[in-house]
Amino acid sequence: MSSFQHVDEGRSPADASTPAPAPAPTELRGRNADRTQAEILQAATREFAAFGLGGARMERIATSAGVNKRLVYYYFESKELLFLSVLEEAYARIREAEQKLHLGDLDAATAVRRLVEFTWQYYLDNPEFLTLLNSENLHRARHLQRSSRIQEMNSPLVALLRDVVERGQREGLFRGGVDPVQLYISIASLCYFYLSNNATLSTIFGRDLLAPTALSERLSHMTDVVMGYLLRK
Amino acid sequence: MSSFQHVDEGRSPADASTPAPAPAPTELRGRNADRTQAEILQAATREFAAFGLGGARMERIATSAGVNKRLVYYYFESKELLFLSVLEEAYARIREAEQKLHLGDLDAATAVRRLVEFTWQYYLDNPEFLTLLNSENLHRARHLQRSSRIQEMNSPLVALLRDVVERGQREGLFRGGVDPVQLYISIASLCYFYLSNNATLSTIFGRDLLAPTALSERLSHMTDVVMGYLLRK
Amino acid sequence: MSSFQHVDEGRSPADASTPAPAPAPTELRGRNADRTQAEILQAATREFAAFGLGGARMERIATSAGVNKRLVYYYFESKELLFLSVLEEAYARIREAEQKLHLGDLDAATAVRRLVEFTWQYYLDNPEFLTLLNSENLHRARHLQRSSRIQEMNSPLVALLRDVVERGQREGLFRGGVDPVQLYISIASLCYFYLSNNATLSTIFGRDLLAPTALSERLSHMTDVVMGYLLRK
Amino acid sequence: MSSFQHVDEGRSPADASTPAPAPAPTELRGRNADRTQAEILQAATREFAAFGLGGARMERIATSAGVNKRLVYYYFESKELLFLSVLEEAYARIREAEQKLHLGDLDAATAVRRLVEFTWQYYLDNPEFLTLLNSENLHRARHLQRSSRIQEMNSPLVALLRDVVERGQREGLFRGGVDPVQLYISIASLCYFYLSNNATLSTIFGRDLLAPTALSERLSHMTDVVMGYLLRK
DNA sequence: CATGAATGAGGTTTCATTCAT
DNA sequence: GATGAATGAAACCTCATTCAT
Repeated sequence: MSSFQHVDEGRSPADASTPAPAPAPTELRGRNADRTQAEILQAATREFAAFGLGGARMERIATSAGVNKRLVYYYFESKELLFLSVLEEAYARIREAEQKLHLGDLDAATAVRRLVEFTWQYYLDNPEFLTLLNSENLHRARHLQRSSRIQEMNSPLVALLRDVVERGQREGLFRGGVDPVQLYISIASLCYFYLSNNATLSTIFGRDLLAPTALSERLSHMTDVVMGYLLRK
Repeated sequence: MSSFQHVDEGRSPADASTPAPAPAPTELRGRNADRTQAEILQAATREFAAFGLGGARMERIATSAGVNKRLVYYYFESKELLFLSVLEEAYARIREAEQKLHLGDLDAATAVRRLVEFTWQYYLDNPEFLTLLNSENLHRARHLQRSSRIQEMNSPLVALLRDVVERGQREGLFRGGVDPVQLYISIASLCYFYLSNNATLSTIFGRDLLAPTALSERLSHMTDVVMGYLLRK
Repeated sequence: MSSFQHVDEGRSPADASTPAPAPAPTELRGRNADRTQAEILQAATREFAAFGLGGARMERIATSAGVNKRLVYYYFESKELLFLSVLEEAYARIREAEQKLHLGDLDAATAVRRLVEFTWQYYLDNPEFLTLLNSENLHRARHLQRSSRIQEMNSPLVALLRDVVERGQREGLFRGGVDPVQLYISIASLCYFYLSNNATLSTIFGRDLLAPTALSERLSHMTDVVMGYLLRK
Repeated sequence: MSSFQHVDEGRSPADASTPAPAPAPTELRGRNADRTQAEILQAATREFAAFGLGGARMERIATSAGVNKRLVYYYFESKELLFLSVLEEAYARIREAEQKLHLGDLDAATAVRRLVEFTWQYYLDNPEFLTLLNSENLHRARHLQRSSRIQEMNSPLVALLRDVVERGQREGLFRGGVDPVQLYISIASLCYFYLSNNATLSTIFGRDLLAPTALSERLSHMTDVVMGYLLRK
């Protein structure tokens, strides 16, 4: 799941050729509800990330999870609800990882640099997150809007960032008038767009943007951009 | 047939719907081929933007263009080639609009500010551009890679931006070590992500990011970010 | 297991929902088998009546009976055998109710009038009976034909009616040549069709056939028809 | 289609064994819209009559009509709309046949007798009509209620019958207070129920109600019932 | 007695595309 | 240049039923 590989959104007779990832066998699963659900979710994440909501195939998800197709419906009711579960899981994971940064324990400037690095590395390591979000945005967040957990999952992040910004400002380090939400969106923007749109960008600029040196140059550039904005002149 | 004969060549985008003066009919029953193709392309752009490549329906495209489904195939051969034509058109339009900015005639700082404003406004006015790119990226730029026109369409932009950056540096205004491609990608990032991911962002932050004041705040924030990075301290 | 052990045996229909006195538990964990079976049958009757045999869902029956789906199979083996049990129950109930009319104790004309009224009211009060019969007829009585109890359940009715008719004839009141089976079928016809086909009839005639006045007019009309036929001129 | 044969309403894995009627080949149909639609309708009528709405299989309908399954959707959009078309056709046919009786040209008593005979014979010859109606009633006339044609198709019948009744009354032949709609429903009842419920009736009474003598006895009985009611004593 | 987990078969519907005119 | 008729493949989803406890 670590490579930027996707195919289709919607049905197209010709695209069934991608070999499905081998079913995770681990230990001959059976009659273990939690385990089975987790495996379905994993498989679904891979599938939705690779093909989008419309392009994903319930059949492939089931096979890849090593279960009967019917069982996917037994636990998740429909493709759309499965997709929502996948989205919620994906958000839960990144927010959880962010929590572990303990940004509140770092000084303001370091905290922001750390967040930029983390965001960049997280997107690099979990490219499925970007694709899932793109799919959900194509559908105007229709699924997330039905989620009760999603807002509460994200509010701690904003609170944390607000704290960091205020500390930086009290120390006379950061400029005034910084909206933490805008700041977060900008950090995400710089990382997200580069990776999510890497395929078209590499093509139109004729330059491999995923080459190792390109990646480290990007991180350094983004840090410069963010800190250049935040730090007082 | 893989590349589309632009019906609006030399005419302003706004009058695409004005009935073109009838060309001398080649045959007695001759309808208007160019006109029909343009209408199909318009309809296809709307459809692909709204539903993605896989989600788009040839049927709807035909209906929306007011032609028979068979005719779409007659002119564009397949859904995928139609999609490529749509993409090429979309790139052609934005690059053409950028050319008209005449950034080369402005002083460096103004040129960059102008580019940020333009990019922001263009994305706002042409949201289909974002969705089309997202779709193409889901497909790993599979279609654009087959296009012969796409790189040459984008190189003038990079050249132009390189010129602007160098002028700013020579004047001692801009910092050193600025890669024009990185800069362009960052500007695009800031505008693109906010709008393309607006649906999920608005949902998780519980805040309407498309409200008029939100939009103008975003533009001002982005300009601060870009100029904060570029301008020497 | 193909025939159902009647839980209400010897008890009045109205107290079927009253908790039966707990029978001596055969095992420590023993629940109440009869009670559970009765609840399944009730739920199944509702379900089959509402959706027909094919449209009925074992899942819904189980849920509605408050038991596990597997238990339905434990007691009734299959959907078809469950349906047969439901049918047998339904016939048993109406024939039992007819017995209670004691038509043999009434004079012939009154007995017939009473039977018309009863049939009408019974169909009105137990619409599920009509739907169940329709379903079974769609299946050409495939299930009932396997029932051993069904004919014996219905023969007393014919005998009774034959007796009534003969009494009426001996008294010089009724016309000659009356086949009691034909008579019974006609009485049932007049009541059944009006109610069973009420939905289409109301629609094609644009008239609410279930309105209270419509109902009482129908009863009076049917009585006129039946007595008009029977009574000597 | 002239025998009372039906199987299922709803899905049941085991019932696909009935051999589908051979596709009507006539003259190697192809590219004839009207003809194709008519053949689909015919096949659908057979299928819905034999298996009910839920039990009918689109696959079988297509095969039986000698067309591709997709084409059925091309012309009729969905199973439910196809079912509605079938119903409308069925009503159109019986009402048309009734028109041809020219009851207005007969004297009142003869007209009623003729109507009883006709109804009886029509139901005998077109048993699918009864099954279709039963299915539609199971669905509470959900489909017919969306039909714009259905009421107007049926009103001439009522008008005609009203005329007949009034003529009979003016001649002093018929009793007073006869509602033509009630009368029509009663005539239909007597014929319909006997045939529609023949399977269960034959089973519970242990008597073949479709035997030729049984049929003619029934007609004679029904005529007696209807005329016994109408004619003044 | 009672249950949650799991399944194979098959149903309706959708879609890109081609045929015949 | 333009079109309505027709199709094969496959997708989502449903259902009665069985397995294992």
